[in-house]
Amino acid sequence: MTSMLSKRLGKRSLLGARVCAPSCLGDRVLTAGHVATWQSEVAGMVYPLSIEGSLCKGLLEENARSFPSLNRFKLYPGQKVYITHNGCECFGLVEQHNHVDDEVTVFLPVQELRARRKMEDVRLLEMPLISALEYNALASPEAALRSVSCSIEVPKKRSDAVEMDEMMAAMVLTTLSCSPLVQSPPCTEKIKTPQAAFDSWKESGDVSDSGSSTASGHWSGDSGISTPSPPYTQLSPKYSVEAFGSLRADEGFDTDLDPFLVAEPSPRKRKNSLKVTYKCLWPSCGKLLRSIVGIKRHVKTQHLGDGSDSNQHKREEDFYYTEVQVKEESEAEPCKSPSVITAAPASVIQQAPARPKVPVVEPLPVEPLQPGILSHSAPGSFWHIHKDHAYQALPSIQIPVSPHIFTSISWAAALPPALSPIRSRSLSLSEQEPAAVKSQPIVTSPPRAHSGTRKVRGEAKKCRKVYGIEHRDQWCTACRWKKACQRFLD
DNA sequence: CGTGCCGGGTG
DNA sequence: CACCCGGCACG
Repeated sequence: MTSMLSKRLGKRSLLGARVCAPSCLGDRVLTAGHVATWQSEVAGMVYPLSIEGSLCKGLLEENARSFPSLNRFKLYPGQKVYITHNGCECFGLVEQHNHVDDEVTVFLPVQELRARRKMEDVRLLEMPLISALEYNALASPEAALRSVSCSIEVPKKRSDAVEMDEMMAAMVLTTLSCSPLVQSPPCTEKIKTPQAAFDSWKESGDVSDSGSSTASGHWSGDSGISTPSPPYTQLSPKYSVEAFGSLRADEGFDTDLDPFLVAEPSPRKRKNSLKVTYKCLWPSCGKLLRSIVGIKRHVKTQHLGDGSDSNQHKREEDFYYTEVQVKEESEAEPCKSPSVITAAPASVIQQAPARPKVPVVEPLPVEPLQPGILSHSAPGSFWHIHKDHAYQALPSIQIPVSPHIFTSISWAAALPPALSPIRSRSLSLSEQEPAAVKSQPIVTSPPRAHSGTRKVRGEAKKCRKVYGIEHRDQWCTACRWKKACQRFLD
């Protein structure tokens, strides 16, 4: 029983899961906490929530599960939130929450700009800051649990002086490297002086605490966001008014705790004064333009053929450019690639599975500017984590970006098609993709003709090989279901 | 024979 | 849908 329980724990249990919840201390006061224990009840599972060391109200399982999502919540104007902008965790104030399309207009004071985000891309807490220590801890779910709990309890004991120091430290850390879970490009925002940073932090610190004097709990809670957490999907209406969460958790720890996954994103490099440019990804083109409009026009006219094309073309240009950030001084020579960061989709797919525990830090792939609809697949938006099921998520990659997302870089498209596992795979599997037909003349005998419909066995290691049957719970979902492995694509 | 995964089943 | 598994093909 116990062993069974612990087995299941990794996958489903909320134990230790970090949540953001209405505090018992007052209305609309959000506090970071974690699920301390659960107990069965006739009505279902109840998750008493341990927040700031004290116990908060219990939650019905379904509510608890969906707790952290902001879906279906109404954000009120002025509410402080975090979004990922240019790959950076940015603090912002809600200007408007449009419930119809479930989008939130957020004003980013630091960047002095306004951004629209899908509700699901808005967080009430900052993304976790994963230190090396925690990183190691993440290798084992249990350890992760511990670290999570610890990080939550710290705040209530510390003195103001300590608090200050930790905040500073956190700020420094934050400035040096953002959460590895957020694959992100250098931030456009300038690195501030510590004091300034602290100030702005302080300001944002109030965000989820609504100015409560017990606010100190907020930031330490940030550090342990990755927990072996259950799937968080949607909020049940019951708590929708008060219970917010920012956790982007996912379908079981096999993904978000997966050493591979943690290793993939590498710490963000910050550089001062970066300029955003848009680069044409058309083979052997690489034209750089300053504006989205420009690059779109370029792609459309130069590569896609101008004609007032079908809807498909209308969106297709999105796939052929990417945002790059060019260091200001080298801007004259944008081709100097060291400072050019492009979306590197491949990293999302497990490309280097051979060394699970080695936190190799590689040049950072960047998330698309506006995660938008692609957010499910965008590295920075917890693609795996949000929806572990690459197996299921796969098709969505080809879904055209919705019209109102103006910057959408398909990271799958950022690679040459042949190099993109997702693309090539889906091409070979899917019925017909017009673009493919266009670019690849139909040959009399299809490549796959040699044997039936069955997919050729891949060379790559699979979850079973890597983790072994005893760690089946760490396999990718597809493997668990005896489907084609999506973690170690061929 | 082990493994990958398709196709089909269950709740 | 999410999840499981029989059974087949491949190496």
